[in-house]
Amino acid sequence: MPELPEVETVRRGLAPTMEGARIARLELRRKDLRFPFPDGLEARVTGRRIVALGRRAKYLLIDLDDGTTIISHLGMSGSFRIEAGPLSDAPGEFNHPRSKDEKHDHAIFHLEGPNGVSRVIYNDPRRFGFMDMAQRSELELNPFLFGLGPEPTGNELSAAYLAERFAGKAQPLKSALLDQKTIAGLGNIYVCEALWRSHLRPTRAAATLVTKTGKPNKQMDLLVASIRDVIADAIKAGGSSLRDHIQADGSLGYFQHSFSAYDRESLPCRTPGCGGTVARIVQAGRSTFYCPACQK
DNA sequence: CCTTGAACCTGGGCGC
DNA sequence: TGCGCCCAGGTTCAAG
Repeated sequence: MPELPEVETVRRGLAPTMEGARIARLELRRKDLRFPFPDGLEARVTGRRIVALGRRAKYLLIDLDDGTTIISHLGMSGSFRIEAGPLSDAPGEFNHPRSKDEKHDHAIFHLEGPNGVSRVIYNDPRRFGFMDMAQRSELELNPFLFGLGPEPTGNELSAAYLAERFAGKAQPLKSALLDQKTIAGLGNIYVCEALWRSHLRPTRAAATLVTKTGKPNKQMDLLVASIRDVIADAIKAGGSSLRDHIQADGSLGYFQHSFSAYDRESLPCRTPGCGGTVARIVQAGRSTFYCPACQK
C-alpha cells in the first residue's frame, strides 16, 4: 500500500521520533533489500543528527545535519515501526512485543532523542523496498528521483500539463496515470479510485481527454480534480493499510474501508443511482477495478 | 517510440 | 493439516 498517501502518513508518524534525534547506530541486518545498501551507509550516518523528514512521491527522505539525505522506498511490503525505551534482552518491563515477522526487520535506526533512546525499524517481507543516500544539494540528480513528474497535490499538476503529456497518446488512461514520469506518487489503488471518481473508463486512450488544439477537455478537468481529491482524502484518512502494511505508530490504517472501486470486484458501484457492478480486468499485468456502467 | 511481460521476494487465502 | 496455485501496494529490464 505504500502509495503517496501512505508514505506521507509514515513520514508524519515517524517525524516526532526522528526529527532532532541523533543516529547512534544504523544496524543493517542483511546486505541488501531489492538492491544492495549503498557502500558506507552505516559509517556515513552514524553520529549524525536528523534535521528533517521529507517525502518525494513514494520516497521517504531522511535529512541529516551534514547534508546527507537517506532515500527510502517501501516497495510493496515495507513498513516502519517505532520502539521506544532502552533495548533489553532480559525479560522485563523494557521488552516490547516482538512481531512474528521479526526476521524481516532489515534495518534498525538506533536513536538518541531528547526523551531518551528509541529504535525505528524497517521491516519488509518481500524486500521490494530499497535505500540509497545522496547529497541533499544534488538530490534531484539521484537516479531514483531523476525525471519524476510533479506531485499530484501541488500546483504543477494541472489539466493543461496533463493535456501536454497525453496529447497523441493511445496509451490507456490507467497506464498513463501510473507512469511516475507523468505524475509521481500514484499507484494502482489511487489510479483506480481517481478514474472511478471521474467516471472515466481505465481503458480509454489518454488522448481522448485532449482537444484537437491540444487543450484539456472538461473530462480532463474532472480527472485532475479527482486525483487531487482522492490523494487529499487518503492523506486525511491516514493512509490505507492493506495486508502487511503497518503505520509508523504501529496502528493499522482505516482508509481501506472507503475504497469505491479498488478490490470491490462484483460489488455494487457506489456512484449514487448507478446500479452497476464493479468489474476487474488486467492491464499491463495489474488488476484494474472499474464500473462498466458509469465509467465511460 | 510503444506496450507487454517477466523478474525481483514472501506470505496469505483458497480449493482440493 | 497440507499442498499447489493465484494474488498482492512498485519498479526495472528485456523483448516484441
